[in-house]
Amino acid sequence: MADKHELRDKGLRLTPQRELVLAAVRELGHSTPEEVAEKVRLTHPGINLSTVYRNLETLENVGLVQHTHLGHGGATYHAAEELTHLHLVCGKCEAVGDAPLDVAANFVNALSDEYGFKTDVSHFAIYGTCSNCQ
Amino acid sequence: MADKHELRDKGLRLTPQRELVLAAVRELGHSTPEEVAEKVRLTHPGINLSTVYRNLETLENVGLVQHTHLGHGGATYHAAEELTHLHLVCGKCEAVGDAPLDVAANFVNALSDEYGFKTDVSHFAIYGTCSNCQ
DNA sequence: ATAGTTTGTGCGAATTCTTCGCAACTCGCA
DNA sequence: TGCGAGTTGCGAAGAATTCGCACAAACTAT
Repeated sequence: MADKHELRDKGLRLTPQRELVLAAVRELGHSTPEEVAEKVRLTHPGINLSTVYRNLETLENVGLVQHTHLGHGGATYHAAEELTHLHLVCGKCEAVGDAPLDVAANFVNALSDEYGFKTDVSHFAIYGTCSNCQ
Repeated sequence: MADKHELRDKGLRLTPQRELVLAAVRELGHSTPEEVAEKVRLTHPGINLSTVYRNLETLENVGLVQHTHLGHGGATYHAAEELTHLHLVCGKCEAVGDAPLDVAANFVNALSDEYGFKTDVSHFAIYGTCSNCQ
């Protein structure tokens, strides 16, 4: 398990719970802490929701996981490797679509050049109305 | 008070509380429900937080107010007239900067043309790192 | 392998933010 | 002026997330 280094290098331990949380995030794609907990409980029923929250935070600090705000309030998590697209959230049907990051390349560059602002387009969703709902 | 029509046309009333909430949102720029309540209480101490929440929602339905997700979870509100910029949120210093909507024009058009997705860029913040924090 | 140290886990309670239920109230129209 | 529907206040109910603590378990150095 290569992830072990990321953790151990910072004095953190690779516990079964932590492995399960990471595995769940990788399998689920976007998912809320609640969904991660549910997934993990399929094979390890005793895991506590607090533990999931704590591990998501820990894994995020280590850089194995990241979170995105899709709206409504709560954050959703996904594996860091998968962060190759931006999220298009439809305000009507609530669907979350994907689009490649390079659609935003010009936009990102403009903000960088004109305002010195380094944008992470995938951290927040892009809100609007999808093609099906217009 | 011209706002009266927007409300009355939908069978809604212009109560003192509602006027105060709207006035507060207009004066404050971006603000959380809590901040709106605080502002309103300066002149009308008895107003209830629930009332603020309900009125923000009502005013939003009528189109006088809109909300934006700046991150952390809660929404922030501002007058509809002021929605002429997008929000640049710095992940380090938490500062919220503004940029004119047209910086995003190409991006918005690209999403529209390529994905049929009609974007409202100002609904979600644009996340990144501001020039001061790099 | 084993003991010891330190981090992690489970559990329940505490917080924070937002929504609800309901009785009393009042805005707007006749 | 009076009626009826939309509103308000208040307290309670919810949902989501965080905390405190005692116990358990992972890694390190024997």
